[in-house]
This record gives sequence, structure tokens and C-alpha cells, in this order.
Amino acid sequence: MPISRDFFARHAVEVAPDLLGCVLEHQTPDGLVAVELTEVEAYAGRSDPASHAYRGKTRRNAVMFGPPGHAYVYFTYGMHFCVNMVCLGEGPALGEGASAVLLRAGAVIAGEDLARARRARGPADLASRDLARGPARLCQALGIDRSLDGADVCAAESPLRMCTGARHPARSGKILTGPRVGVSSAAEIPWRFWVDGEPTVSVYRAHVPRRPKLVTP
DNA sequence: ACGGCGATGATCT
DNA sequence: GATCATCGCCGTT
Repeated sequence: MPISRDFFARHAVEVAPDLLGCVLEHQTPDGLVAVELTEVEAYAGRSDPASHAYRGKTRRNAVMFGPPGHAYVYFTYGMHFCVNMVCLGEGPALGEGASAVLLRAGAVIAGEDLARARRARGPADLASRDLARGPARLCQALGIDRSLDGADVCAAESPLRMCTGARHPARSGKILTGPRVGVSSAAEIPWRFWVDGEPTVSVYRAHVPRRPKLVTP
């Protein structure tokens, strides 16, 4: 059973910790992969300089300005996809604001063979904990790309669904919080949430500006 | 464990 | 033209 849309009809900062322990499923012709979430980050809308919604609505981020409970998928660094859950906006009307939760890591609990095949590069075998450890790896393990941008994760017939999990870390006091990963602004805001002790939580890396490439004469 | 760096392209100013 | 909500590989402690 997918989660109800009301769950996402709150600000992302409230939704984010509640998503820990929930399960994202993606059904494709190749099979089903399911990931239990262990690490997420909240992004406020227009008021958050680190949010893709900060500078307003564009073609890329348009889904963020729509109704909650849909997936916002973006492409970055020329090769990676990341997925967010759209939450309630910050303005009085739909289309104002646009907060979202970035899914950063999880544990593969179904379809591990398929996830492993999608993630494999060379002959080396991956540890189970690394299959969906990191936002781009999570998308790769689940087979998520921009064709799923805007997918309704609350619909039972949707190929991409967010479901309640068997475990509820939110109720067992095992959630930790800290600064968001890789953001160049508002780095002091502790809107990253993860499950304490989970081996699938990605390693923290502060944002490092790229140095300009040295050109030899 | 940690730091540097290249890959690779859409998006925005 | 610069920036990027990243990853994997290689090097050094």
C-alpha cells in the first residue's frame, strides 16, 4: 500500500524524518527493486538558497511546484540522477514554495540481483550496503531516470511507489540529524536525517568548490 | 580514513 | 562560461 498524499502535504522538514524506514519500490519489465530509506535531506522552497526551487519555477524543477506526493527527478554532473519527494509548498496557494525531500540512501530489501546488475561496473562485486548508498547510487539501483520525473508515488498502479515499512525508526529514537551534504550555501542548517548505526548511510562530505583547471602554456 | 581529480552534460546567468 | 543536492579510482597517512 502506498503512503497517502496527506503524508506529503506538510513541509519537507516535517516529512523528511518520517520517511526514514519507508520503502520506495520501482516496478519495471526487468522486475521489482525496493529500498528501505535510511538517509534523507529536506529542502525548503523559495526561502532555501540550497533548493532548486530557490530561483523560481523552470522547466527542470516544474514538478516541485505541483501537488505533493510526486517524484522530482533531476540529472546532474553529466551522468547522475537524484530523486526527491515533493512536499507542500510554502505559499498560501499550490505553486508557491515547493519544498522537497532528497532521498540520499537506503537498504535494498527486494530485487537485490537486479539492483546489483544495474550498479555493476566491472568484474568487482559490490557489497550489499553500497547498492543504494548515496543519492545517485540509489537511483541507479532502482532504475530511476528523468522519465519518472513527476511520477505519482501515492498511486497503487504507479510504477514508482512510496510505501510504509516494517520498521519505524522515527518511533524508536534512532534518528540523527546534521548538515546537508554537498551544498554550497546554508551549510549550517541541520536538515539531513539518517538512521543511527545504519551501514547504508552515505559518508558525509562537505561541499568543496572545484578548482579551475590549470592550463599549461 | 581521507584528499584530489576526471568524467560528462543540462541548466542558468 | 560557470556551476552543479555525485561517483569511482587512485594516491597518501
